[in-house]
Amino acid sequence: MRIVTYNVNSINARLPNLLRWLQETTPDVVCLQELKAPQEKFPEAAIREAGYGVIWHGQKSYNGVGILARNAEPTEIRRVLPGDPEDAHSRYIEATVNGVLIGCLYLPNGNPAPGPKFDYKLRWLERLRIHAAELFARETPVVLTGDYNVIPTERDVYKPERWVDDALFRVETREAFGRIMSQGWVDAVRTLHPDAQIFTFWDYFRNAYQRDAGLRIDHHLLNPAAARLLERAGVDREVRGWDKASDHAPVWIELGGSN
DNA sequence: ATGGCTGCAAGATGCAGA
Repeated sequence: MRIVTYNVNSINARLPNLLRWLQETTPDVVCLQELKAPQEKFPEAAIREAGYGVIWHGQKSYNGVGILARNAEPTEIRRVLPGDPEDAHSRYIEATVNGVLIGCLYLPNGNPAPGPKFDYKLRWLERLRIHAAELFARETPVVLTGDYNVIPTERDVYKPERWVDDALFRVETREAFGRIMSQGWVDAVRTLHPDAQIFTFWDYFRNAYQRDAGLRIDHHLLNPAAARLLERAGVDREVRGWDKASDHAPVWIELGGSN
């Protein structure tokens, strides 16, 4: 079972790329972030014609998340991260697919820091910690995946000293992320590739992709039942080099077992 | 330190992204 997280940076601007990538790699589950489309503007027909069941939570202009399942319908559990009834951003959606619980998240960027946006990011991380604790305890596989907008360590950024004051790499951010990890979650990509330099995002400026000036900010977190099934993990980094590409690349894991 | 690029909602430019 191949599960992928992909920040598409506009589902409609990226639709040709997305369909090509679906056809070439046939993932089983795809978690999308930054749909940048209101609920009614999601290209549902094209996704279904490609062979995928889908649920999504859109929003005008910004944010938006969705879960695709090949030859299956995701069973929705929730479309809001608990803990703040005032939060109107579409940043979380959760479903089960073939017995695996999938949490698809788009964590706030948080820049500029410090400031209200950074405060929102830290509150969101704390809400995620509380919800993650409940998910972690399940005896069935749980994959908490998405665009975390967190650079976990110095090896996950091309030039750490340039990012120390950025909301993605500030000490408060890494510590909040660390509190979630300390529940026992397995960072799938880093666990299988402990020494590799792996990036999942390259910004549009300064030929960042050509220079490989990237960040690793899209992550798959696995609970013990999921970690036991983990077989492979990687990044479809060539997709970042396609014409009209998102600034993120798809990040995938493969779980073994009956699926 | 700044700006470089991209998409959205606009119908010019400002916001947001990371």
